[in-house]
Amino acid sequence: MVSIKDVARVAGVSDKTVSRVVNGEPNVTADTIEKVKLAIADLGYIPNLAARSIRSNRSYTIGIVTDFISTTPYSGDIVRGVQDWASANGRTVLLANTDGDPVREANVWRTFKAHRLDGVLHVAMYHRTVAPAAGEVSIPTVLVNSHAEDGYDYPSIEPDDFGGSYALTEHLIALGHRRIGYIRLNPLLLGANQRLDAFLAATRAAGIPEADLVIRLGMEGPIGREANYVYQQALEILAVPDRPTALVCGNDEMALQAYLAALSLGLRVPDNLTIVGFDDFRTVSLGLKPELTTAALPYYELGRQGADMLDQLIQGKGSKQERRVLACPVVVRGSSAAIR
Amino acid sequence: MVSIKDVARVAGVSDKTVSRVVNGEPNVTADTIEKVKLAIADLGYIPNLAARSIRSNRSYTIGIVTDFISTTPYSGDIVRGVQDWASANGRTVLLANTDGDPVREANVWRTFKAHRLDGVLHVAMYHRTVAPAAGEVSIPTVLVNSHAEDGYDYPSIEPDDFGGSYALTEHLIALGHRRIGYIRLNPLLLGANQRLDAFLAATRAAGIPEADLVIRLGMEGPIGREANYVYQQALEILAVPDRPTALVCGNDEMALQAYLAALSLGLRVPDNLTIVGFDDFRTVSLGLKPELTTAALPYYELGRQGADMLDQLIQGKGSKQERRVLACPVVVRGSSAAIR
DNA sequence: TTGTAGGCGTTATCAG
DNA sequence: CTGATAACGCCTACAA
Repeated sequence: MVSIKDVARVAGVSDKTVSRVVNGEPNVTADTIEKVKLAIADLGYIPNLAARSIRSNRSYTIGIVTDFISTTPYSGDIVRGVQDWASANGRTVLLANTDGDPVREANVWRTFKAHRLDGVLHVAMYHRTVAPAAGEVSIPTVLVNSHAEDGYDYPSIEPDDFGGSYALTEHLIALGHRRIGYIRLNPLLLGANQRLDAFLAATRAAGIPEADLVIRLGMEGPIGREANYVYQQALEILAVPDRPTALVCGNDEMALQAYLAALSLGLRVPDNLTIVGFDDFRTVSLGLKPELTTAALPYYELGRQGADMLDQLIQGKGSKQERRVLACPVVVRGSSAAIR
Repeated sequence: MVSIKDVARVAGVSDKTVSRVVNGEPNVTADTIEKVKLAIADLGYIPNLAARSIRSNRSYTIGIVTDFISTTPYSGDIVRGVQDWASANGRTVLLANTDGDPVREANVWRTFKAHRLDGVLHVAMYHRTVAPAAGEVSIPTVLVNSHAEDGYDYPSIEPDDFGGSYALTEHLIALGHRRIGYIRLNPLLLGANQRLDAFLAATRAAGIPEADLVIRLGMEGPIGREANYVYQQALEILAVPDRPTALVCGNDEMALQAYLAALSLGLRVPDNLTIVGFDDFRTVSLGLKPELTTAALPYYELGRQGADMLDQLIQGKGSKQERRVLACPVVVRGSSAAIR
């Protein structure tokens, strides 16, 4: 590999001068810069970041730890957000996955320290509280899609499930719906409860009696291996004479099953039934016909802004108490319509 | 940060001896090892990989370059496969994304070289041929989910779209279907053509006249921004009296739309219509009711075995000519049934 | 404006 | 079996 010394020799200057040019330091003649740049181009010199890292104690690399990458289909969006930030700010991204296994998680932190990473984004693939391996973490860390359990002190960034669900429910109410069905996500998910709470709060605020609501559990059991009752529940909710005119699903994947159930009962969306989801998971929300009204999880922004928060933290500017919450805007598409 | 010297001092040995212990080199007394390990644990010493990398010219880190991460929902599986390999083999994974932009791609290679990566997995998020930036690539590279264009010399690993589609078609034929509809993927995708070719080959081999087949284009236009006609096409194919008894979809997402079209016409799957997809994209294939018969893309294995091939290459064992192809096994679920 | 000396944390080499 | 010394590529500090 060509090193700074090779460049120095070819350019006829000292290695320190090359270093100056490479790092854009002042006090070098335009002439010298020219010579050096020529030599660099000639030799195809690329600075060795490892060497730089030893001296400066900074790696210009940040890590992403995920628990269940790819199990959640949108996970990629968070990662992409981080990458776009990194690529725009001259950082590199190291990726590690724990599969939710504490042993692997410990190893990941070891590796990250061995690489002397500047900071770490701890990304939860479903919205929840976390307690990163206590003593382990001596690297600046930001929690993404989660917030710290009580007693832990990490800045975090997460989606506003409550706000999104509230707005979505208001949308339905504005369309005239009062008899509304609701299929819940796995209660183990933080978002599941926030979404249901918001739904209840919004209907209550609109004066809709609880008796007009049909609330069912769509899935339960350990995350990733849960039992799924959504299709059956949707059939049951819809197969009665005074069925709801709108059906709210815990997320878009549930909405898919609701569509199938509704169609198989001969119902048309949105003419006979309004269906809404949550997440704006494109494969589903745009794949369904009519396309799905839903609240959009800001995954990309979670990643991008999370990286930015981390950078602040690394520079000693950020606050460990910051808890940023991003809106989940309602995206109105064809699956919701005014009641007849 | 605690360094090898601190450990040496505490253990009362030289730093080289510590190095020996850390790297499991021979010729150290059990006694000395004991002492050193104690000191390491005491101080919480973690070797600095950057320093190691300077000396040994190896980073023990591999890179993944992707073109469109997260645009394809299964992308995560490839990455997970690589990570599992890496974590089992003491390597770290650096991730970069080009968004299909040649400028960003060039930057990524620069960064990878700056990090002195041992090797790179060049992952295409849809199956195709690629020509990695010619002169740029001086790092051992394996192409994943793609193979090199003529004239380029990279080992590659990709799915057997043809074989999967052939087997899937045979499955339908074995169930007695002869009038079969087919909705094509975007012809720009390598897999699209291989899948169609296999479908045609299998039907021909079974003696099914072309007149019994209804082949339609489901989408076209630039990848990522294509026009999607699938729903409409499915409606048209199915709305005629002598409609096909089975419908083959280019992938699972298309199958989703086919389901919706079929159900809205009052058809039942699989009683009145058999539908099959391709990919085994779980969100869809397991989300549909009945669940979808499909051919499974071996994404996880693509990543895992790709990483292994790369390791061979790094060690100078692998061949640049290797083109590994992985089977796409047919997964039979409820959406396909014998003709009545 | 430029160069020299030295050191970062590690490993290779070779002597003890 | 163990240790001293040099070297990897770069940057800090200081001198010229």
